[in-house]
Amino acid sequence: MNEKKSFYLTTPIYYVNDIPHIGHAYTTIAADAMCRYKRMKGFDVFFLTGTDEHGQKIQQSAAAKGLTPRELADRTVRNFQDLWKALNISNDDFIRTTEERHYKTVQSIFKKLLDQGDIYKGKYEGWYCVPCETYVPESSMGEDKTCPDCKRPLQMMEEESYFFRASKYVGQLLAYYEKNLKGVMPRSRYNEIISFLKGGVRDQSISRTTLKWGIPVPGDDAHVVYVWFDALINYVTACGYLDDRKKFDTFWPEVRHLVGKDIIRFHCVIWPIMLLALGVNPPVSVFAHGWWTVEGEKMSKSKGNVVDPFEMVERYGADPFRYFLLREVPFGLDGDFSESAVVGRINSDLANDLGNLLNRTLQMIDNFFQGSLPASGRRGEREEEIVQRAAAVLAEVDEKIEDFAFDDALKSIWSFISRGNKYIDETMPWKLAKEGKTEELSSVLNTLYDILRLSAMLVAPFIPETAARIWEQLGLDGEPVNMRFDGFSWGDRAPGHTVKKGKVLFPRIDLEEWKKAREAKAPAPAQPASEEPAIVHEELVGIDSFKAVELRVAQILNVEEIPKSKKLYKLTVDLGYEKRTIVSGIKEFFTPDELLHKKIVVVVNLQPAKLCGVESNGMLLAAGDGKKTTLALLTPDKDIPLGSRVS
RNA sequence: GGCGGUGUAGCUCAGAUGGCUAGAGCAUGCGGUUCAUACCCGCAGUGUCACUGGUUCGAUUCCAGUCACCGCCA
Repeated sequence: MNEKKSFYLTTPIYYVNDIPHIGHAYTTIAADAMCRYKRMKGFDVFFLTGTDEHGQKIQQSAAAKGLTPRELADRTVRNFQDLWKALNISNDDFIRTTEERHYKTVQSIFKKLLDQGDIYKGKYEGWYCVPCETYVPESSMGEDKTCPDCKRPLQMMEEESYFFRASKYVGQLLAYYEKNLKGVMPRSRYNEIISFLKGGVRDQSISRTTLKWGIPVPGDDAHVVYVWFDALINYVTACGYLDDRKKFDTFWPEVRHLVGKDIIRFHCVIWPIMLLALGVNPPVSVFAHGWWTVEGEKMSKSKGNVVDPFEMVERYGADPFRYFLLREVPFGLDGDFSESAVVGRINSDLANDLGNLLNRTLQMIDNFFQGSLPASGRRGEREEEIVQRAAAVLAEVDEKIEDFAFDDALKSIWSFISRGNKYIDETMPWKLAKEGKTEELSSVLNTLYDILRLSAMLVAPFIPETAARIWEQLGLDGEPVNMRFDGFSWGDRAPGHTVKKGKVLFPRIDLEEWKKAREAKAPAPAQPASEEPAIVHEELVGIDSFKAVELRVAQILNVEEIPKSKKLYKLTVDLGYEKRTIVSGIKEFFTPDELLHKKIVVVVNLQPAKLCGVESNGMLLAAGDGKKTTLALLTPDKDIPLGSRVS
């Protein structure tokens, strides 16, 4: 039988109405590194992430867009799924709270708790903040009854509600935590939760009659399960609570949750109590990580300084972004994100230390042995010390990872990489080559090769793409992320094995140029906090798909109204080599005079179509703000012959 | 207001049940080296270890108080 130890890790499920930002990326990247590491340690891993799709806000913003909540969710969930793809996230499942498996699980749990008397019907009244979907206690209300979080006015509400008897289990949970010092991490959060629990916990309202978009309470359709109660249950849904007992028994006893520090109350108080009520063990650990500020300031939509992870990946690459987030700051503390710090990490850690070690080693194997790995020979004192060092690093990394101390784990790994660079200086292989000490030389290069081979494995959980590139340049098959740490042994590569020196791993970023490029981009004025709309990204396309669209510069020669249409103009455009007619829906935004003689960009190879009885041969490009309040034509920024291709 | 935490090199932080010259990384200066991505290696630093008192042969580390900042709660 398979005796692998199991390991289950979750991220929070992200609210599908949000635009993914650095905070979402942070949690998920950390979870990914952890899971990849555990797989390489031989664990049977289940790694879950997903989206939270119910609630007032979704209902409202869907209504504003003329969509059903479900349609909105189907569109915006892609923002997250695309990001995880771009960041190389290796999740095993992706749960959406709108899935049938989840409805069934939530309803079944609700019914069970109702039947056993842990859920009862009562009445709830209080001051309610609609956008935040929470009742606000009078003591923390702002002046003139506003929400302390969003500052908007509160409404007095009274409704019938189901309550969860949380108060009953507080003692049991305290006892659990007293025995499990890592039940909440880091330690400061643990203390917070304990002192909170000692103050007692009220029964929790867990249903709403004021909204429709949620999971109906079984047997009482007037009520919908409150989003938080619904959302937390995702962790057991995906683990097979209802339909896969074997999976549940395998993974649930090893469950760990990663959360932002804002939601620990739910995860460390309400959720474990729900589990106790169900007769299921509370999480092994809930780890609350810190927040990122940006250039020393709190990140907020109104400041317009929200870090877009897609942009960071595009600018610096997924691996450097991953590396930075995990290395820069202890996982439990707040940290500051700045691009200059990212560049610093890239240059000093990734380029100088790791990249250059690979480069110089492979160069020497090329120079002195024509790219063929020399034999290992007898280990000297130095080599023995390095082998021992490696064992110590493996042990230390394991210990640090266990405590979610990714920064310390990486420091330890880099101390090993530095040892490699120092080893080159100590042995001076070029000198050995000149003096004809071939045996010693081959031993040194063989050792260096193995330092790199082990380093690739060590960094693989954190920067998987880079690890794979190192692996390839070392001429190895497979991928380091699929290797096992306990399968590594020194000097077991057959001599004569060919290395394939390739492109530099991380080109150094020239600070002067970087600054210039940055200043050129800088004057992006802080965009005012636009409430809406959530950006919806299209699927990624290859360059070929883009090239298939033929764009050319044209000039508008004539504008005619189409009497039957409020929106359409019939335009005659000159492509230089031909003139053609296109019909365009821009009448609401421009008068004919505004358009005449404008140089624009036209899609030339669009299938012809008849609009209001007029055949259109192409379309022009314009940018809209999504609210249909304004439209801007795309025009070339300097004079260029008509018919020029846009690419 | 209550509970808890933090305050150490220019920057980010480690650290000691109290005792040899208080540490790391980055940044700075100098030296070495040339296999390498002007990279790597070595050396050098600077610190009233927040402030004031107390315990002690001895405290930056323990205790009390003060100030500053942070977290949770009310």
